[in-house]
Amino acid sequence: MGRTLRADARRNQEQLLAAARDVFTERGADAPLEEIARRAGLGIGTLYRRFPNRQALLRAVVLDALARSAAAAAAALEESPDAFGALARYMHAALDIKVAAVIPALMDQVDLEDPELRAARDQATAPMVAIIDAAHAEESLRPEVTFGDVGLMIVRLAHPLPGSFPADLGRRLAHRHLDLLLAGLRVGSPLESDLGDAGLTLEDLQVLGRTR
Amino acid sequence: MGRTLRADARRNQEQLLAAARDVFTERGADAPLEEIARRAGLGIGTLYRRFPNRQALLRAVVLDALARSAAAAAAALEESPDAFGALARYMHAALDIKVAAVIPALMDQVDLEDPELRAARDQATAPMVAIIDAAHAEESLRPEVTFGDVGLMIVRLAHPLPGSFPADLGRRLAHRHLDLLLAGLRVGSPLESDLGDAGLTLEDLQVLGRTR
DNA sequence: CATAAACGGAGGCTTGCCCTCCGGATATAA
DNA sequence: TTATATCCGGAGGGCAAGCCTCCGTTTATG
Repeated sequence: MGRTLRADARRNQEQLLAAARDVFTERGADAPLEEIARRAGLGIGTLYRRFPNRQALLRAVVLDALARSAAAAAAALEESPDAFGALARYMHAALDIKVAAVIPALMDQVDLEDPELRAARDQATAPMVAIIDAAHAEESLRPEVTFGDVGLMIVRLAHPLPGSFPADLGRRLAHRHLDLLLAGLRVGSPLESDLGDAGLTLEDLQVLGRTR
Repeated sequence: MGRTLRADARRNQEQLLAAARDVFTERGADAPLEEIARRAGLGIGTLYRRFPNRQALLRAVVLDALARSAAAAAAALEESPDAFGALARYMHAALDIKVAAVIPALMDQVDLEDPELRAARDQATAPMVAIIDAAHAEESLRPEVTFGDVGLMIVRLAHPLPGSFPADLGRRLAHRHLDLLLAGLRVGSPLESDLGDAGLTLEDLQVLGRTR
């Protein structure tokens, strides 16, 4: 059939996806596939059977990451009493999901004509935009702060630090730094100087920053 | 002799150093040396004559970066009326110098027994510590914020964003995000939740984070 | 227990990078 | 201007890493 995967096969596929997410996050989109297999505890042959080439694996990781991000944003929006709280909650979630670290590195290795991918992207960005708009409306989020700022800051924070910190320490540091950053995003926190004009919209981000 | 380098040779050496700083920043300590030579507009042979191996080049880049950082920190401390201003000024300078992006990736590829290197490191960290201490004393810098926080945040901000942004835009974004972050570092800016215990001291940083 | 499904990893192949070496170019002093 | 020490460039042999296929072995499942 192809419809029903054998139980072990399905389990392995998920392990591959998780390992790929980690490894791509750490080493970029051209990380060795053999390391992904190794980290998933599987042979390289298994990886290639499930994902016939790098492109396919990349695509699967991106789709998965976008879906998780969309869910996290929607949940944050729904379960937070105030919009700024939703923003904070979403950004923290995005760090743990490792969404942001994967997306950008992979975005330009992936076929943007692919309708499924476009749809996933749109479904992920919509609730983010909603959160940011709401926070602006609420006048809790500094008005100069754009979608691009939020997105790129997540990218920065999600990127692993160089050197070898214990894994959990790295994670805690990212959340800590995010908390400090969030304090600066609030209306009223004291800015040293004005922010200039580098704030990028969602559209800017989709147009700029593509490698090809 | 050995003392006097021919004029063109000296010029080329500096171009190599600058190119190395850029390339190591972008691609890490194992970046291809041939790209460094190419970007310096020189042949690979020239690079190898000046720096007999990767280690030597790395060492030169790190020494240079540490010296620049030390100078920037000292200048910031001296020329700013208040300590928080000095902190802000130093951090912005560190971004442009690309110090922070190079140091950590290189630190663990480099021989820490080398006394010249230890000295350079100490001379670079001392004025940073002075700035941070002064800002704490002034009660303008949030007391929980440590040396490790400042250092690692510079690392985060100095790291190039994925995708291809125009070079200058990337730079402006980093400074923009630093400004927002600085607002969050000020005493009094509204924190979402407490920061936990992941603040690293200078000593922590020197012990942890080394790969070998 | 039979067999379809899935696994693992050896190995041939390609690619990219390292680093040396030496013929040619260039600066500098006389 | 010329002689010569100094410096440059990049071709190329060698090596290591990663890609991906292929097939003998193992495992789930009815």
